[in-house]
Amino acid sequence: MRMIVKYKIIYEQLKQAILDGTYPEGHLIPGEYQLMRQMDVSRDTIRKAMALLTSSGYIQKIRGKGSMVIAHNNEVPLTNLISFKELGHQQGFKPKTKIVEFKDLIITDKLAKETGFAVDTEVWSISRLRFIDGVPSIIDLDLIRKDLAPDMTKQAIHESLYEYLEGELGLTLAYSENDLTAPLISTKERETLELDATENRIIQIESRVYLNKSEQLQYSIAKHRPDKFAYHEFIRRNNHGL
Amino acid sequence: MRMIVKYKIIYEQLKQAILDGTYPEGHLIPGEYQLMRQMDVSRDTIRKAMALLTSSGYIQKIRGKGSMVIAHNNEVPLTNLISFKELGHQQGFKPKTKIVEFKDLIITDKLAKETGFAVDTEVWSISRLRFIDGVPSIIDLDLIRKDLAPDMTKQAIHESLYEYLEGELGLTLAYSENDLTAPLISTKERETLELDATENRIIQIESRVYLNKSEQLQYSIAKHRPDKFAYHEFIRRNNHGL
DNA sequence: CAGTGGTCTAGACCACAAC
DNA sequence: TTGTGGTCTAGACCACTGC
Repeated sequence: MRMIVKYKIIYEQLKQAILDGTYPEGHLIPGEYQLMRQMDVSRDTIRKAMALLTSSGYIQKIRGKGSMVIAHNNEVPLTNLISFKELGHQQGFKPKTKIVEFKDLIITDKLAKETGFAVDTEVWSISRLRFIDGVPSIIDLDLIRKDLAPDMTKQAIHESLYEYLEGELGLTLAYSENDLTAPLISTKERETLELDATENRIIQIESRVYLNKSEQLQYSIAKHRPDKFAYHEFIRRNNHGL
Repeated sequence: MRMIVKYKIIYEQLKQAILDGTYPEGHLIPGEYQLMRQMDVSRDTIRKAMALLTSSGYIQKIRGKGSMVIAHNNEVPLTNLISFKELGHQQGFKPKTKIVEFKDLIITDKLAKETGFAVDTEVWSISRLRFIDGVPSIIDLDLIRKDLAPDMTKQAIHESLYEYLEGELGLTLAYSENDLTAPLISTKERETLELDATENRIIQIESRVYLNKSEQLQYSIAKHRPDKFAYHEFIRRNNHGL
């Protein structure tokens, strides 16, 4: 049902061509008019596809010249919805995940304030421990609206939560708000992450994810072992290619 | 010369109306057809303005209903190009800045690898120390292409580097790549940031900023006192309102 | 049903880069 | 001058929401 949209198809095609190396980094992709004739669509449709390539960090438009392919990092989605990159490990980086707890609960007054959910909302509660290089590196807690994702199974969670929500359930994630801080570590966290006494802080990422209708779908909090923490982000600072 | 563009003007108007409270959070702004007649422009122009509002995190479009105003955080730009927010201090948060060193230098082989600049590039080198609540909290080093920003003065730096580059020089920032890590602290850094012996790490943000023509303008590295570190980000996860 | 945003089209003119 | 991307227009049809 989704992806029957022309500009998204063209976007995927061009994206593939860039990843394949058909259009190498630093080179120009075909111009808008050329693609328009080639694909037999209107220029606006081509421009929409290009806007996606631009905001995804594949190309950079240059007026008068063309659209240049820029460096792209093979990002590894970790912590579900935050795009991560293990700096020391270029390829084949596959973290192991252990599900510590999987239950449902109802949001209390206290939790409501912390998570952003309304009181009495029913949510799934998923605690996970993630390993990098065999070392326990991330403590994850996810709360997810039960009515929006009723068929959550352990299986689905073991894979990518992100893919499950967008792929299987057909939910469209609209935006998220993330807060990064470095609070003091607790005794329990120190034990779980096998940290010695010289470490006194963890890197904490709190995240709230919203759907298209402006409803909150998820709250999550991830606590990272500082020596395994690496976060990469690509930020556009202009019109995203309008 | 800039801002003579219709959709940007409309964007600014609507943005102001949202900030003013004319369109409160959770409410719908006028529809596309209504704005189109009101402003006497084409629908496409309205949609472009709305796309900006969407990617800036002011509204969320909902098909069949309208465009809803969503919660917006008054972000404080710190570290020039990274958008910050002091979580504990809602309003009037104004950090003090001390310029430690200001000189020009030429990129060596070693620096080239680290910063992304080509060898022999001439850059400004600016070392700063930033204070939050009177506490030295961030050590900043910025390297900026000298040929692109030749008239850099101490004055300009004391204010906002960001505003200087975009406003005065008319440069258009295209995108940036940021890497966050938590490396071990050095003795010198511990002294500068007045950290006691229980702290063993700093939060480090490396950033490379590129212009429209895909040229690198800036490299910067910021080292944060962990107890003063707070980073907030808004991330769109869909089409940005195409 | 009427109203909203989402997609697509065809055409025009402008601003900029390269030759 | 030619080709590129940037802006703007007017109109069409579709998909969804709410009454």
